[in-house]
Amino acid sequence: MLKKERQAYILHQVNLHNKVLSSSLCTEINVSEDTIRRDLQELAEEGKVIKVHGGALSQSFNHVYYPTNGVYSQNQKKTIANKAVSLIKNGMFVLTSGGTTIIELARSLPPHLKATFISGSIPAVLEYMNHPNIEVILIGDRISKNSKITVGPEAISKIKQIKADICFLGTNAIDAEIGISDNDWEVVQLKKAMIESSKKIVSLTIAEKINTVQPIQICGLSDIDTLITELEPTNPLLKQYIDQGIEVL
Amino acid sequence: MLKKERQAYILHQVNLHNKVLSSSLCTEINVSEDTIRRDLQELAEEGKVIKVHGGALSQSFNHVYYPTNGVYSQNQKKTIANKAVSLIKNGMFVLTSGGTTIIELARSLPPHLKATFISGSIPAVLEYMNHPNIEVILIGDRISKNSKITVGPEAISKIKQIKADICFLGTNAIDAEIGISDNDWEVVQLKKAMIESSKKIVSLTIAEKINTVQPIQICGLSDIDTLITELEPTNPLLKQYIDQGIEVL
DNA sequence: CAAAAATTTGCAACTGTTTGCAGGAAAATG
DNA sequence: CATTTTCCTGCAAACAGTTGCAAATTTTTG
Repeated sequence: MLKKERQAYILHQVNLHNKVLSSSLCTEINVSEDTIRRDLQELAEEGKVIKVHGGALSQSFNHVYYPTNGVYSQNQKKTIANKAVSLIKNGMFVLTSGGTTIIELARSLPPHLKATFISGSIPAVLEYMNHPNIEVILIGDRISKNSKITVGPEAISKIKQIKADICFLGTNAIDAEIGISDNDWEVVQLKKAMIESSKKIVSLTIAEKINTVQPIQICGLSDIDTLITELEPTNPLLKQYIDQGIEVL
Repeated sequence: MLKKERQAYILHQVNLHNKVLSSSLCTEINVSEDTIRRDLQELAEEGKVIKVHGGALSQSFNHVYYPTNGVYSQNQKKTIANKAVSLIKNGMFVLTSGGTTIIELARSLPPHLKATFISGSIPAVLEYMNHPNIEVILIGDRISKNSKITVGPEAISKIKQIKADICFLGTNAIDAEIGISDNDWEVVQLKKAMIESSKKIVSLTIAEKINTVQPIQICGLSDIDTLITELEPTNPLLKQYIDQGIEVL
């Protein structure tokens, strides 16, 4: 790999994720950490990245608005949310999971949209409530404080009574072989129920979560209809999903 | 997580909430408290936060008074809330309605209290969630946007499945003859169910609502065990309630 | 085309940073 | 005033960065 090529790749990664670790770059492109460091140093001198101990941050880092839970990928999530919103039509029943991407979706709903949103996510429901034309159904049960959603058998049984038109899942890990997975048992149960209760399943996934796996499987890839990321659908990362018949936006 | 990244997150949290606790940050981002302290110290040296014992405050803290909702009756509600809190013991199941007085109650809960709170009020639940030892059960159903609580048959049927130790009702109208009344049909149905589902009924009422009547009756005076106002129990306004066997605090 | 020069890369020894931990001091709490 | 919580200090381990150097690669030049 040529030096210029490598630096272009690094720069792309930085802009995509807002940060890079020297250590992971060096295994990714199979050069020594010294080389990566020298590259980052050059890019920093050119003002293209901000060098920090352990890696580098994107220029926009300082301006990036932090959502409530410590992820700094707000802009990517806005992109995802806007694509997702385009799938929602007037009169639809929409089921949504929890997660910051879903909150971004809630904030991006056009004011004229008339639809019914069903969710157990407290922050999402707070956003839905601000919209004049949206009817909100809250799924009740015990509140899981760290994910800020209701979880438990009551929630699951309520979800199973529903047949929604579309379901948006904020996804923490997606893989072409394994499908969607997560690390929270209760969340997994809930999402499984949501998938059963919806005609169309849409996974909202930021690019860094693509081709990653978590301990507990939620569903296979074939259960998903649509995958939305902040990337262009032409991005090679997404090719295998398109090949498996997933609609990619 | 990179150091810079961590500090940016901390800074964001400080600006968002006007304060942070070292202890909660360290579980949130999963580093030792020493690291958090060092970060806060650095941010303080850069003048970005104000370091205090136990955490840090935002720069703007000096200008921001305690978040009042611009309600004149805030202090009266605080008084009521404090009296109400004294009735809650460890291990209790507590049912609460909606309303600003209940939110004040939620904010006044002592941090050591271990109890289970059941409510359909979104703002109240948000407050309960901040408490470390409180288990929160959310009653689900359609959200009524103006009262910010869940209303409807599902909510009522869930409440009827419960037998709580104590029930706190934020009351808009109380009268010695009529009892408690309200002007929102759905809220009335809900409160009726709550009264049926609790061993002890406590009405939280600011003094100006005493001896007033609203169109729809919730229950007679005999259904209430305790009446809490911001007044001294010796106040003559309250005499007739004491005479009818209501505990007045 | 081949030799020289310049650049790039990886390695190794060394230096600097970051982090968590153990203890004792200080502050807050009841 | 005793207990709990938070803070500070020094220290060691893990990690990241620097420097000099030599091998490999590319570019330049005779």
